[in-house]
Amino acid sequence: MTLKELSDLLGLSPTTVSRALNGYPEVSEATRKKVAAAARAHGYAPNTRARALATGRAMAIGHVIPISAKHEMVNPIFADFTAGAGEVYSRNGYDMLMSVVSDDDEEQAYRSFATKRNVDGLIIHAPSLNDQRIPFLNDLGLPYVVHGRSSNATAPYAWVDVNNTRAFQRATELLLDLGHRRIALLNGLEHMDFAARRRAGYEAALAARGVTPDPSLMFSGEMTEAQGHDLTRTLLARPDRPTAILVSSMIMAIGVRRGIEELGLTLGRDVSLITYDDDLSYFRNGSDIPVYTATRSSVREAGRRAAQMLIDIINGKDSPTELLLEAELTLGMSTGPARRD
Amino acid sequence: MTLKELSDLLGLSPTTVSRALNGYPEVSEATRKKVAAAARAHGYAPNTRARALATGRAMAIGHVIPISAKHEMVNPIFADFTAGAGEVYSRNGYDMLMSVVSDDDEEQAYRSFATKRNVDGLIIHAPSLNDQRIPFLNDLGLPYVVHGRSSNATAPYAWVDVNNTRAFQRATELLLDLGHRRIALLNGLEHMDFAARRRAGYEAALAARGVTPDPSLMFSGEMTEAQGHDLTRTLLARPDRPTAILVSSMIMAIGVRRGIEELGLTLGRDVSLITYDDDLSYFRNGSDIPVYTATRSSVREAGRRAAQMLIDIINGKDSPTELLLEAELTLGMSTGPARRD
DNA sequence: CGAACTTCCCAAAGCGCTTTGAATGCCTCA
DNA sequence: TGAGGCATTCAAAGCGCTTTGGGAAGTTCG
Repeated sequence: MTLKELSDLLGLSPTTVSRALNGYPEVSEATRKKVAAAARAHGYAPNTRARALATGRAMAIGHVIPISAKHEMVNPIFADFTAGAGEVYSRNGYDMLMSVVSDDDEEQAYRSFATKRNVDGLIIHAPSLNDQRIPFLNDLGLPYVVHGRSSNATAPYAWVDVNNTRAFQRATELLLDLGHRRIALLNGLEHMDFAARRRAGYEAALAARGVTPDPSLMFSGEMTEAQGHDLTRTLLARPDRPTAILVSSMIMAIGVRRGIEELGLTLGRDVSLITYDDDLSYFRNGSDIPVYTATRSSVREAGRRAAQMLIDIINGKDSPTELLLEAELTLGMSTGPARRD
Repeated sequence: MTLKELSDLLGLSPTTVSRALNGYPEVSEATRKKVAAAARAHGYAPNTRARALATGRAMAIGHVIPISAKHEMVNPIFADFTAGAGEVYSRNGYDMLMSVVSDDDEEQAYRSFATKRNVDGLIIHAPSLNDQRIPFLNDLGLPYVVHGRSSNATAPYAWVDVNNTRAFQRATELLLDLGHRRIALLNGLEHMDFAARRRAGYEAALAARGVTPDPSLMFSGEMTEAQGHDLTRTLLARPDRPTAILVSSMIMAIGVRRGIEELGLTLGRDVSLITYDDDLSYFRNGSDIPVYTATRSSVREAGRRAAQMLIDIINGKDSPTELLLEAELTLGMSTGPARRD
């Protein structure tokens, strides 16, 4: 069913039918009602491609999903972020266009979005400290919102981020309050902006209490369960082993727990653990009492906010283009006072 | 840069330029070279929307991501499936259009894909035993491939699935071989086709050995970590507690492990566990020796195969439209002989 | 040498929609 | 009564591409 067919059926011109459906005022109420009824009856919906061509707007947002070429790893938080963003998109009539790309050809993917003109805007994931995509996209002239920040960026850009520094600072402070002094940090890859900020928060908290950060207690890498496990085993085998561990992801924390328990130790008593928790829908941190003490911020909510911000930008609204969300620190069963050895 | 601009630049007609770029034979090699060079130099790429309108093909595949309305849960395997499918799409010039939808309005989402004509085909996730989407889509006339099967479907349809029955049958047999008789099953929601098949495999294996399936040992629900933990605690509190547990997802298995260890028991010694493992990129089952004994099948590979099948269907190739993948049973550290109590 | 092909290129139509500019009919008011 | 205004509607152009149907050269061959 095309517009032409529908208008023939109604004995009206395509112009009038189009206007009736799109809510233009130059159409009588009676006609509008008739048109709307006929459209519903025949299940008419405008062909997106034709409309996009005519209006110059694709009504779609692009997401580029980079896959770590080395580890073939998909970012696990991506599904929940997507779900949040997707809610907002469908509420606003936008589609979501996804492009899966090995992280080497990421720039190519953006360029292709721009030249093929099949999206009205982009969401950028996982920015690094000095992310080249930002100047690149500023040149490209396609609106975008970054999920996260890029500390060394010089030009302004729109972003939604969590206060990673503060989250890790508070978590470290809590551990210090509990008497811990040897606190390990299992962080994400440090060229990632969020990881750098988390370490900064951790170091700031230590420094504020006069504890010198010990580089041999800090690690950064892919945030997998296996990695968490292996590092924990290594750490706990040391004579001067840490009494507490700060972890950058729930999935890694699960590996840490496994490592601890393999040694017959008890989480929260022998070793304390605080993890960052993205509040993933398939990995909720316990029901009543959280399993893990955690700094939590919903990545799904971040998805919603980023999507809304991008749509606002596309529509020329001048709402704020920077949004810093605070993570909450929830007390669970994985922390306790430092034990005297 | 439009085709018109490029052709003016070259002193050629849009027709010729279009043909040169699309590999039609009615164009001299010399011209083709010139055109290709100019296109590259000016970063020209055809406007997707215009091309789609002209050719009647959207060059995009739709995925509908249903979100469990009750639990606000995103299927965790979805990200990896997507990654696999996405690889194949980009290799073939297709985009992936994603629609996030609460599971009540899912049908509406398909209908809208069909009438708006912005995709050439669909991938259907998580079919139930008697999935209404199949007859619905057969009427709609949009090609689709189901990830999974729907046992009660009457009409034929294209699918890629894992042999869930056989996987769980083999896993159960292994546990029986190890001397286990009281084997619990923590399954997914049983209106889901995969869950029903897994239970069938489990029951068949028991029956073959003369063990009567005990309904009080079978559970079905959302496959979360918390659920795995809670059910395990309940199970192990029973006087006639099971000596082995069969679990439908890695994430649930992690909760099971937590439950076991909280009770001071040891996984693989006091209680055996076999889990289904979708080989998620962010949750690899150990590095050398797998942590869990598992029936494993890569959901990412399933994504690749489903995508390829769909593209073949769209292009009218008559390649097979049913694909049953076998899961491998890998021995890990979570199984051992049943202990005499 | 001229007919019959080839080879290479182009003009124009058309995909299904939106939007501009104009036309029609009716009403109001001096 | 006729100019001007308003409410409705429509014809046609245009979005950027592909594709059909020629057409003008250049080749081949009897």
